[in-house]
Amino acid sequence: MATRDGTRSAGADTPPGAAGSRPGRPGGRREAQRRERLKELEDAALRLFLERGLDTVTIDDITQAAGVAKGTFYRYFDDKAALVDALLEPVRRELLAGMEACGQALVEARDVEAMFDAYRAVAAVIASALLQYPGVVRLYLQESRGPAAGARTQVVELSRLVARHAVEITEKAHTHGLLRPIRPAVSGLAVVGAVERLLLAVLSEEAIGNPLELPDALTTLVLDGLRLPPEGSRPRRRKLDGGPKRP
Amino acid sequence: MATRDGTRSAGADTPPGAAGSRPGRPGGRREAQRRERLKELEDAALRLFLERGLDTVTIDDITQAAGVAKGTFYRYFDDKAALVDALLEPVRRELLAGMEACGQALVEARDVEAMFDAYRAVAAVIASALLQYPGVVRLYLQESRGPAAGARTQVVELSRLVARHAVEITEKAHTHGLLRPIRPAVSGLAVVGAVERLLLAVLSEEAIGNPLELPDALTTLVLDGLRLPPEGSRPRRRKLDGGPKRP
DNA sequence: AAAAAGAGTGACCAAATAGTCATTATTCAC
DNA sequence: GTGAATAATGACTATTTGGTCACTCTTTTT
Repeated sequence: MATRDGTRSAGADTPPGAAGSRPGRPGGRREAQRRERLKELEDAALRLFLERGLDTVTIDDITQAAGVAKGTFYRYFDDKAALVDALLEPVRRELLAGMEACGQALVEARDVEAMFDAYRAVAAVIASALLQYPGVVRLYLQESRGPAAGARTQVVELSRLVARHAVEITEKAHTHGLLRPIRPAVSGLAVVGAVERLLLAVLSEEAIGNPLELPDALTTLVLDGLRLPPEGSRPRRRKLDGGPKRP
Repeated sequence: MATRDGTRSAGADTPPGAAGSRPGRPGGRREAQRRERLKELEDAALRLFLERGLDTVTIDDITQAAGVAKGTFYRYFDDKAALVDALLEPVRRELLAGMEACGQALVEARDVEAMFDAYRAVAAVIASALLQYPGVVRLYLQESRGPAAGARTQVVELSRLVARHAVEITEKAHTHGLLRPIRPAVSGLAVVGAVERLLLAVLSEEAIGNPLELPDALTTLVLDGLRLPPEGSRPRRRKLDGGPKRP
């Protein structure tokens, strides 16, 4: 791996028309290249994290995979934990915003349909995060249950936030008397567990059928359970409209 | 990684005659001390694994915590993966046996009550494993979602077995037409996810109320869902008896 | 064009790590 | 008790790792 003649093997692609171009305005070249390096580092790291786990991936692995020198890493991140935190950031923001919105909607909900809508809104947020940052979501799913130490701290922290919000949301639904008398700490966590397990299956490409059917199936499961109701005991639940297709 | 003798996961797997010599006398001093060392090593390792994660715990850490020299470790295990495998062994055996029994019971089930009983039997198996090996179960929960590499391989493998059995069990329940038309791969995994998340909460001492109420709550959740049924639309489900069982 | 500022590099270091093995201690069979 | 068999030890080697820094290269400013 040592290139002693100074030429870089996998060098960062030289931008076209590099030499002698005019010094741009602030926010020009420097900024662009910086973002590019950052993305290279993050992408390489994420890929390695998913392949081999947070703890076993070294800084050397990351920089080598990203095609930069080791010192460069420390120009962008304090350490591995900081990189993980940066990776997590957009997903965390989106997720928390979505869950808070859901809590708010639930506070105002007065009937089952409104409750339904709130859950569906959260599902949409999750789906959005999934589509935008599938790798990060998978990283969260893979690492969130380990001990909160080192690089994993932030992932576990996010997991705790998710759990707390889920319980709060369930509590709010409870205050409307819409749910069975089960402790929100129990039912909320159960739902989180079910959702996370299914997400992991989708992202790990376990055979699970059409992912687009998941929200519908999950909603049925959560709200109405697994058992087939006795014939005609209750009107058939209306078909859920198209699912997460909303742009 | 050189294994001089061909023994695979040495140590726990083969208490008698590990190194191809004559079996130690059962009940002899050697045997007793061997078991004691083994337990010291496993206990220390498990504690460290739970505190800091599989990957970050070193052999030095383990031997130091167990109060033995480093070389001793390699007399009992080929490497860290073998130790994890040994830790997992009893839980894996109990779990698989329980799930297979449940599958069998479900094949023969002809009504909801029998199905109920099958689920309850699995719950009993899980509870038993929980009481006997809480640390190992927690290790499983913490590590089972990471990449299947190195010391984590066996944990992930067990997780896959659990998932497969859960789906199979759900498929069998389906053949009786007892369940809503949701793909077993979906509903089975959802139940596994819910159960595992609740177990983690209990073992991590998250505030979740009385653990003894869990099976009841979980069964209600799984079978009947979260939504409160409209008044009088269906007879109130009988209280689940957690302890006393009908002969 | 030249200087200043910023970014990238990789050799280097000290600490840690998996696994080995000659030596010492303990237990067993007699 | 005695010698053989087995177990335990921990110093040792090989390699790896996180992090630094003097230096070079690139971009921006003057």
